[in-house]
Amino acid sequence: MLKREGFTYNKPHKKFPSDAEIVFYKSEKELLTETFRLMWKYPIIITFNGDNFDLNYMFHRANKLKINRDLNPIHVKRGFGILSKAECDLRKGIHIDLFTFFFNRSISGYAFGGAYESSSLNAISDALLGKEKYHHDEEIHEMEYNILSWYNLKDSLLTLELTKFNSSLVWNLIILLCRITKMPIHEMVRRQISTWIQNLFYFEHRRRGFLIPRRAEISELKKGGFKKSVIEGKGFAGAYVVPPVPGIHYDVVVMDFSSLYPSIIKESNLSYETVLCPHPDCEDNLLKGTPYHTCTHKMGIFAYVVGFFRDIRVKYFKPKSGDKNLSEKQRSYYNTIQQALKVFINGSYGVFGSLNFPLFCLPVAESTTAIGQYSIKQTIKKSEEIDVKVLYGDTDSVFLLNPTKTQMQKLSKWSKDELDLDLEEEKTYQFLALSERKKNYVGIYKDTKYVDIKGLVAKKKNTPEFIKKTFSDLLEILKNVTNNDEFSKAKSEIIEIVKENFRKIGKADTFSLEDYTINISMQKNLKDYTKVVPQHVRAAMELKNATGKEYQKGETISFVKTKGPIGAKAIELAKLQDIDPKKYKELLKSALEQVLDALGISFDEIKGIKKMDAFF
DNA sequence: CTGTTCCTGCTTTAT
DNA sequence: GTATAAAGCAGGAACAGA
Repeated sequence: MLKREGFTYNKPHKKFPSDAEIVFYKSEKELLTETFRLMWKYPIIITFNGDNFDLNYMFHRANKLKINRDLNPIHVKRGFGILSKAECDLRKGIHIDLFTFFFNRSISGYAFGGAYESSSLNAISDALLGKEKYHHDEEIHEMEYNILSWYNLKDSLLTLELTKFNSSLVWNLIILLCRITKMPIHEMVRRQISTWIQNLFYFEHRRRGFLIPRRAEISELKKGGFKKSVIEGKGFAGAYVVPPVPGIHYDVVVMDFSSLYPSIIKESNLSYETVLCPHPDCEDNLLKGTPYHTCTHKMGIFAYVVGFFRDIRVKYFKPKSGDKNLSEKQRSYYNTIQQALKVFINGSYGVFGSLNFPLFCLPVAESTTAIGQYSIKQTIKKSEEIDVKVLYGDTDSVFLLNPTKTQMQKLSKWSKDELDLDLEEEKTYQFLALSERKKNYVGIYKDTKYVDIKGLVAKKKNTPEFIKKTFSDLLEILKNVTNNDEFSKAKSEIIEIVKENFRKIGKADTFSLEDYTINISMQKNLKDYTKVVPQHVRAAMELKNATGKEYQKGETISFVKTKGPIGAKAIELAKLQDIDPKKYKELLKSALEQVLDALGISFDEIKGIKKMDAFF
């Protein structure tokens, strides 16, 4: 039994480490002073809380509690106040906010392959460590102190472990990215990929003794704009999507160009200074699919850096990462380097195509995608010449109907010779259902039987769970289909499932409130919806009026569709009887139509359609 | 007045 | 504050026919 300053403390939480000790301080001031003492002592402080919240808060409280300024290890650079996102760092030592690092889209997407869905400590720990935060049912302010201290300690342990796991992968990655970008840790972890690449390129200019051009100097000299984007308001035309051949297909091989855009940038010598260069003798060196030419005298700085990164990754670091002669630790380190390089290789096109990038050059961005379009279109042409049917393709891929090994080799060789691009076999579908819709299909891998769903409504996170369930039931049946006979058999089972689920909507003891829940994120704050107010925003507004809880930009609101003028109700307020069955039947119908379309089943074909119509 | 078509805004995905 | 292409829903304006 521990006793301190009026708190009775029965026993440490059962998971509390035996060598750890809980210390109670007399006051917040005493606690903060002790925390500051420790912060001065350690060279690196790692936290997990966005917007420097921890440092901001401590700085703010220290002022309030009149702690001697000399004792405060925190330096606030810009802004003041805990809600103002003031920028903080340490007067001595380095502060790393892991949240900002993991939240970075390039880190989550390229370095961790989208392993975690949200950037919360719980989601990331779960995905990368297989561990979760301490689960609690009670509110934090209601927790007993022994539980609360374990909760806090567990958070700290997870944060530390996130930097140490897998031979310190994250820590190594941070140091590598700093070395590549020539940025200090504090800056690097807080900036996005555009700043990383900008800094890297400025360094390369200085190293060569080049003047760094101003944005206007590039844009005035090289105007571009030869082809408009198909979407209004976009800066330039993007990729080509092959119109799909609707229907059921068996044994479909997908071949794709490995890192298409970086390869194009390197092979076509694309850079702001080489595209539309002033040399008269370069004017004949036209870029395929564009009205532009590129330089034959010098290698462009974009092409050089992107090409160099791509080459050392593919030819040196990737093979090293799998070299059995090296120790586990060495391989893992090479793998980290390889992943760090991937961040820059994959991010380069997006940055070069961004109007905000200081070295933005429209003809470079256009050429990258136009050469991509040219490449995929030529590949389709070539495939047809050697009698391989192309069923679909998107940006850098072609879906080939049952090609022979020889045909595939022929196509690969042709691509290398004619386009300077590596076209490789990626995967084979034993079964592929295409509809008329682009970016929408269901395929089943030949080897692993993995069901690959792309684009379908049933996969989207804003689709209610009961529709997803109906869908997965349907897919279970499709899994074993390898030919048309089996398909006809599957068809009647599918029709049964569809009918069954329609009957269940709105009936008692079938689906729960959670099954009907729709999750939609708010891309703006409530007050910024001025043109139209979508249903999820109306639900959020109603919730704010009723309970005071306000959803912020970027947060996801959960609601159900209801009868009445608002048409939606936040899950916090909703009851099962509030739902509008009619709307949900329409949702299920349109979601299923997408896949039934591809399977060649029309909705009328489903027996009892007359009966179902009665529900509408 | 009523039902349909078209357009715009918004969200989410594919690459 | 890395890109464009494309889908689909919701809601309202425009339109057609009574």
